[in-house]
Amino acid sequence: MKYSIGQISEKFNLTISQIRYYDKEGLLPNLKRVNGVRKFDDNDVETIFLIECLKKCGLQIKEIKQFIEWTKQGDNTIDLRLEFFNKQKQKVEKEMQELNKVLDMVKYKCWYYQKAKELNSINKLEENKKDLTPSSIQKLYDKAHS
Amino acid sequence: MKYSIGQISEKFNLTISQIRYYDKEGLLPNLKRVNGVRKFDDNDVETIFLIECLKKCGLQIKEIKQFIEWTKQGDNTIDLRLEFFNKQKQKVEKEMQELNKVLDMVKYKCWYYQKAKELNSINKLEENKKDLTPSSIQKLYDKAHS
DNA sequence: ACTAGACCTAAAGTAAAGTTTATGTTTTAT
DNA sequence: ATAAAACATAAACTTTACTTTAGGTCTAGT
Repeated sequence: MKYSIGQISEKFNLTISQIRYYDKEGLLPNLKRVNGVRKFDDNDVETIFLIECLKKCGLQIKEIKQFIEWTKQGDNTIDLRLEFFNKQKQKVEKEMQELNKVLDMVKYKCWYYQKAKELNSINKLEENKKDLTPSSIQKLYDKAHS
Repeated sequence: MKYSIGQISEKFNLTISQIRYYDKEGLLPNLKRVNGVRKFDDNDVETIFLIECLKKCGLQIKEIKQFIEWTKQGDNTIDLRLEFFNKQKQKVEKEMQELNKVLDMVKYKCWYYQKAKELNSINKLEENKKDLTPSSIQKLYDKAHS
């Protein structure tokens, strides 16, 4: 199955110029063309999926390009690629821990402003904060700051 | 307790120029100065903690500034601020789901290159992929693509 | 009193990741 | 055959979040 750049754009929710930019940066090394027009096959689709994945890992385009270069170089870069993904795994796991703390803080703030809304006053909340804060909510705050 | 910009820089692992930039952008509205030199109190520290938190939520500086403006305007923005944090909560929860998928993909790739390393060949792995892939690993791949 | 180190500002510069623009070609539907 | 829609390129432009630079001022220790 072959796709046009417009179809890929819809499939992945990327702009057409983004896809052209990735191509220009060398992230789609096997992309074929017919009369100058890009034709994406399932392999290219999988590559774009991987690019999206690595972007969500927080990698820069040039770092993704480095990985793509390794795939082009064949079996003698297998070790590098394994190491690369082991590192990403660690990074993402750490990132998720971090996001969990952020979420605790956000949940605390949701409680805080909900309570402020009920009291119709930040001051009243602040004055009686100790009494008004359930320990389950205090825990969120403490975890976020740990 | 009062802190210098250098101490804050260390505490939060931010560069001094980053902190000055946040101040310039209006993110630290209550920051005091003595002879032009910034002095951070516990309130400012908590604000910086919040800024860091909101940056990790994926917010831009100007969006964070908007929130800070609301805090300056007092009780009549409580509703806006509650809505703001409820939205952040949704966003972060969605982001964590997304990251979970990313992690599944990364774990799959770790397995993939570990196996390729054992076989010393991407081709051999690809040829016998169906037989070589345990269902637990296949699940990771499928979940990542779902 | 002096000096090193920490602090200050304003303005210019930078990197990343695209977007926009201007112009031209290809494809598709009638 | 033609016209609209989709595609192409190169080059300039944009945004965000800083960093760097240049030239001063403040503070702390001797």
